[in-house]
Amino acid sequence: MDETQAREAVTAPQKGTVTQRAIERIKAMIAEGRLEPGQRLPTERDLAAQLGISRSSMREAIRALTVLGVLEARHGSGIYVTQLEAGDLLETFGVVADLSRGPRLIELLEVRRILESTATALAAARITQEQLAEVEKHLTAMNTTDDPEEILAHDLSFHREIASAAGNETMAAILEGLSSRTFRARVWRGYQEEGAFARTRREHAAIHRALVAHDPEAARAAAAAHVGEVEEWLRSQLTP
Amino acid sequence: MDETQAREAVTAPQKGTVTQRAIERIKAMIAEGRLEPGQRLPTERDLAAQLGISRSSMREAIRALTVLGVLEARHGSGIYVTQLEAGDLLETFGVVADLSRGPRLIELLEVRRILESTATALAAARITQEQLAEVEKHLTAMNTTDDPEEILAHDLSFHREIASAAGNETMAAILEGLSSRTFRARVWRGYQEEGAFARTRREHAAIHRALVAHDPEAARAAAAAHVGEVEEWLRSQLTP
DNA sequence: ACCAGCCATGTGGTCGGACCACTACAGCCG
DNA sequence: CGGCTGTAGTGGTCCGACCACATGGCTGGT
Repeated sequence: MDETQAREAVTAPQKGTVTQRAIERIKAMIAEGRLEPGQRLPTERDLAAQLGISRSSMREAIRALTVLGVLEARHGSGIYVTQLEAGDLLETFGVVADLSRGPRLIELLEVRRILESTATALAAARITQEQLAEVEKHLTAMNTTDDPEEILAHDLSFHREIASAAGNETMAAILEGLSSRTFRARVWRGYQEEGAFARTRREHAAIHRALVAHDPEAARAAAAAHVGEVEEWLRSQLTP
Repeated sequence: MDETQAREAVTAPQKGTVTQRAIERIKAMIAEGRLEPGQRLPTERDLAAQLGISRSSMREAIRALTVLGVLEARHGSGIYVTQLEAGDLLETFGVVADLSRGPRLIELLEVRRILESTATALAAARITQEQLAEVEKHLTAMNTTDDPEEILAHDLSFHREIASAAGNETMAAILEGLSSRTFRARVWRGYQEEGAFARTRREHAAIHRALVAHDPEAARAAAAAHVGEVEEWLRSQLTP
C-alpha cells in the first residue's frame, strides 16, 4: 500500500459506494474553487488513480455529474467543467416536469404561476425597447401562422424573452424547465381543441399591453391569469 | 438513402452515446406509464441485453437516473422506480445551490424570496392548529439553545413546516433545495457575526404572529423581509 | 518557404468477463 | 413451530481490451 492509498484509508471512511464518494469529491473540488468553470479535468484514468478507484466507477461518477450539468465530456478531447450557468444546471428541472403527472403537474403549474407572474411584473418595470421588440416579434409570429408546432415554439420564446427581461437568469432558467417542450406539448394536445386558442391570444395581448405601459401590477395580473387559465383547465381534467 | 441510413433503419438510430439512448429509453418507459412508481425493474444484465448494450453502459445509465432521483438501486435486491414525488426529484436542486456563487447566489435567493413569501402567505390562510404547534416547537427550540448547528437545523425545519402547510409539496421541495444545508451554512458563517442574530429572531416572531392571525398579507411581507434581509447582506458582501 | 493532408498519440466510449458484498428466501435443524 | 443457515441472485467493483474521435505534429508536395 503506497502513501496515497494510506491517506485515503484515513480520510475516507467507507461511507456509501465508491462512486458516490467520487461524486462528492469532484463536487467538493468545484465548490472549493479548485476547479474553475471551463477548466479541463485530468483524464478518467488519472482521476480514477488519484481517488484509488477503478475507471468504471469513475466513469459512473463523471456520467452522473454530466447529467446534472456540472461536467461536460468531449469525446477525444477531455472532460471539462461547465460554466455552471443557470441554464447548465437547471436543465434537469425539465426532467421533473416531464415525469410529473396528476396532482404534481398542477403543483408545478402553481409554482410556475407564482414565478411567471412575478417575472412578468419585473419585466414590465425593466424591459428595454430592444427586448420589447423581440417580444413583439414572437407575438406577431404566433398570430400569423397555423402550424401548432411553430405556434408552440414562439409561445415558449415569448415567455422566455419576458423572463429574461426580468433580469434574473436563474429564474428564467427555472421557468424554461417548467415550460419544457414535452410538458407543454402534453397539455396543449387537448387544450386548444376546446377553442381556448383565441383566449390564449387575448391573454398574450394583455401581457404585451402591460409591458408596453410599463405597468407591473397589470403585468402580474395578466400573467397570473394566463397561467391560471391553463391550471384551471388541467384541474378540471383530473377531477371530472 | 446511403448505407449508413439503411443500417440505422434496421437497428437503432445512432444519435448520441448508447448510454444516453438508454437513459432516454428508460425515461420514456416511465413517462409512458410502462413502469409504475415503486415497481422493480429487470436486472442490470437483463436490461443491458434488452437494449443490446453492455452492462457497463447500462450501469452508467442507471446511475444517471439514480442521481436524478428517478431510480433507486438497492444492493442485493434490485432497481426500483421511486415514488416520483417532489422530494425525490428535486433533491438535485440542492446541488445547484451548493455550486452556485456570486451573482447567481443572489438570483437564487431572489427566487427563494418570491416563493417563500407566497408560500408563507398561503400557509397563513390554510395552516391548522397541529401544524402551527409544530412551527412553534421549532421556534422556541431555536430560541432556547446556543448551538449554531442546532439553531440552523430548527431554522430549516421552521421554514419547511410553513412551506408544507402551504399545501404544495412541490414548492416545499424546491424551497428545501434552495435552503440546503451547505448553502445556508455558507451564508450563516459571517452573517451572525454581525449581530444580525437578534434581528433574525424578531423576523421569525413576526412571521409566526402573521400565521397565528391568519393574515396572508402580513405573512407575505414578513417572509419577504426575512429573506430580503439576507439577500441585501449578501449583495453588500459581493460589491464592497 | 509554405501549406495541405496524413497519421501517431491521447482522449473518452464501449465491451465482456470476473469477482465481491449484500439481500432475500427456502430449507434445515433444534 | 421458530430461528438459523446456506444459497441463489442481485447490485457494486474491478480489470483489460478495443473502438471512435480530436488534436497536433510531421511529411510530402508545391
